Amino acid sequence: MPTLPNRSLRATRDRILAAAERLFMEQGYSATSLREITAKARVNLAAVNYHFGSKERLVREVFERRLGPLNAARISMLDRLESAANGGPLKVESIVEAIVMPAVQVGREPVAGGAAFLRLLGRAISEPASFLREILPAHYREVIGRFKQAFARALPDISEQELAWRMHFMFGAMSYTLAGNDALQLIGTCRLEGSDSPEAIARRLIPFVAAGLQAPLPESDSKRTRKHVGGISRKAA
Amino acid sequence: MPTLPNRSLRATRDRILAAAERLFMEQGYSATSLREITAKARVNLAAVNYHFGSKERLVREVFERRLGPLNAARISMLDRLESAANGGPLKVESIVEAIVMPAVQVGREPVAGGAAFLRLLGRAISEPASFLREILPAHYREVIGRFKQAFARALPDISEQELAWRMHFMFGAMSYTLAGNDALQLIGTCRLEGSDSPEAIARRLIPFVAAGLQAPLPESDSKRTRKHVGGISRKAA
DNA sequence: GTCTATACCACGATAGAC
DNA sequence: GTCTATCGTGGTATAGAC
Repeated sequence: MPTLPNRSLRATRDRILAAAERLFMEQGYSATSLREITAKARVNLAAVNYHFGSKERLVREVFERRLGPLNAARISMLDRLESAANGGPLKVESIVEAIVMPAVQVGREPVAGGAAFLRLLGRAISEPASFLREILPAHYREVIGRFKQAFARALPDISEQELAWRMHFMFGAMSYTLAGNDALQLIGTCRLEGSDSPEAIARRLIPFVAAGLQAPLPESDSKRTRKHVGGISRKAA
Repeated sequence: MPTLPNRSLRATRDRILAAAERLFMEQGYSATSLREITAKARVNLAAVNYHFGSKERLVREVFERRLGPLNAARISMLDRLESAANGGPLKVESIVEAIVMPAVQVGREPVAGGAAFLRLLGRAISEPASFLREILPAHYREVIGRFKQAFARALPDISEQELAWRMHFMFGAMSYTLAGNDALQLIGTCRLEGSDSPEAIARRLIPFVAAGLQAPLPESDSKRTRKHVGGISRKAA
């Protein structure tokens, strides 16, 4: 840190971050202009380039500022579960909780970024901007590794590849839920949005995902045909 | 339709559609310029405005051209299942199949739009562009209604609101899978992309979703009895 | 070191010539 | 039907004020 700025100082940088977070959330990355951001933040256009260098590095910082604490909370929650279990496998549902609940917490704390960041995060995952697809995996790597390990112990009959896919589906359901609510009211008959608190949604999401992770295996998972499908046999095409 | 064009005629319109579909898929809507589209289609910049009126109406047509047939196939597959069941409830897994498999088929036929449209569709659902959030529900309304009814009969113990949320999660897992593969290789340890055919992925996805839909209900589906947060403490068995 | 004014080129869109 | 000229706006770069 160099010399302190004299007056309205740090405010500029943070105001830009806050305005960008909100506008990216509302409109997406490409559709949001720096002019909008700087107008909302009430700073000069060139301030973005001075403080961040480019629009790309700005959005980068928007994510890094929030994702670190969120994923740290997830890992520490998993740590507590594992030490409480004394080396034994965890309940699948508990592991899922350790992924979902910290996000719910972030959504509740306005000072921590609030719902804006969650929706931004949910949307970012399907945004085609290349640097996002580069930046997010870097931040998620550790979390994924830890949780994959936990799931593997909790679900010993599932091959590594099948588990990878199921975690993929899990992230899909989660991201869509975070991003969504207003994204599509496809299911229209009930008003989904607003009618449920984030906690209530999480309480619906967690059993869904946990059941999916524990689903009976498809017919043949590689070679080891554990053919004990209790459920539905597929139709011959 | 006015007078027939004399020469390379219809080609222009279709070439624009094809180029736009591909570029929107690769880069998203806002990030794709009309100049890129017209360059790839080898037509003049103004041709887009002549044939479609605006960028917005172009993307609109890109969707409408594909979504109609896809959703029609889903409904006709559901029709067949229901008439085969003679009024009885269907297996949850069969209903899910009727949603997933037509999409897999579209992905296989290059002439029907191929994988490009599927990925575009998966991404579009989380795109914040307002007209997309207006156009997609219109196309999905009928499908959603029919399938919601089928699920409701197959899952009589689940409240309407809970079902709506579970279908929401289902679409999340599906969209993410369609959009994804390359979107995030979060689960990195295994190469997900390419290692599995669309059919193989569908065979993993369907049991996951079906199990989620049939998951045991959360503690109380309506009233809530509980304490919360600060930590982990639900169900410290 | 922090911020502003301003200039630059590419983009989306359109009107009007051909 | 097609193309060119043009307008307003986007991201970015820089020069210089405090």
